[in-house]
Amino acid sequence: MPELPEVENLAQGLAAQVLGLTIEDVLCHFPAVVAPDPVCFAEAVRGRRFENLRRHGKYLFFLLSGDVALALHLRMTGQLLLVPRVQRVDKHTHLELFLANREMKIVFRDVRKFGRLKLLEGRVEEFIKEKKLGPDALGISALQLHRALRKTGRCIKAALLDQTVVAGLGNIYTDEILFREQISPLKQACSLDSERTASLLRTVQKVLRSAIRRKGTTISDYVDSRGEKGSFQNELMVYGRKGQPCSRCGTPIVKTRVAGRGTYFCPSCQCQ
DNA sequence: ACTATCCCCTGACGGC
DNA sequence: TGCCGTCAGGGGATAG
Repeated sequence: MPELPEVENLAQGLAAQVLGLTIEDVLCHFPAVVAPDPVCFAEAVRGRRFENLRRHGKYLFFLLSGDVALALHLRMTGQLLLVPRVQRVDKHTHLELFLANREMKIVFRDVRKFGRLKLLEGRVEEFIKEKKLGPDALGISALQLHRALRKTGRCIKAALLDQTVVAGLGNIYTDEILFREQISPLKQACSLDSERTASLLRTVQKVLRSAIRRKGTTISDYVDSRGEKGSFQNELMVYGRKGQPCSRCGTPIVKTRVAGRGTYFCPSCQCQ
């Protein structure tokens, strides 16, 4: 379940590994994984060099030579790996990008086939605008967040998961942030005043930066481009801890469903 | 316009 | 031992 820290960690690793390298050829095993289609995709990227990487929320953008840009979204189980060119691929590998002048290739694996690598028609900024993505969670200001929260009738968990409000938060980090901030996931988003919102945002950024330092959270599938797992799963205080005592007060952690997602919280510490 | 729900897809897991 | 239902959660599509 890659969220902002996992995508950031992947981006940092890839930047060191692939910038300056050229895509020699493309092999697609599952057509739906690329957009608009494998033929257009291959024609557009063949011979292009990786010039820059950029992340916004859970999206990773590859800026290639010739003003070509790609948008990657890992969704739940997607992985982008740099592996030896001769390595055999398994049934979950949907795309191979062979690199020129190197014995390596980039492969895209995704057990659940939800992830996508899209050739952009325009610039990255236009893509972000089309998707109506909000400011990145590490760049949003307290004022921006407060304005967005004020005008919704939804609960805080639903609002934080909404990528048009703030981009980058997913189910795991949202639960962890609300626990640390002692806010009920069911609290009305519009009921947070500007000071409470500022405090929430400090916790959002603290948790995300901490998770980046820990190289992400690996519960099942997440690995970086070298296949390395993260370790923030060892820092989780509520997610996946149903029935276990709250680290703050000892009350058993409760699991419910909020905004269509499994939601873990302490009913005692997060009662409002 | 805003919000809630369904759906995609596979693997893991629990009950019987 | 195997079959079946449920769950996992990104975001797009669709319904209300």
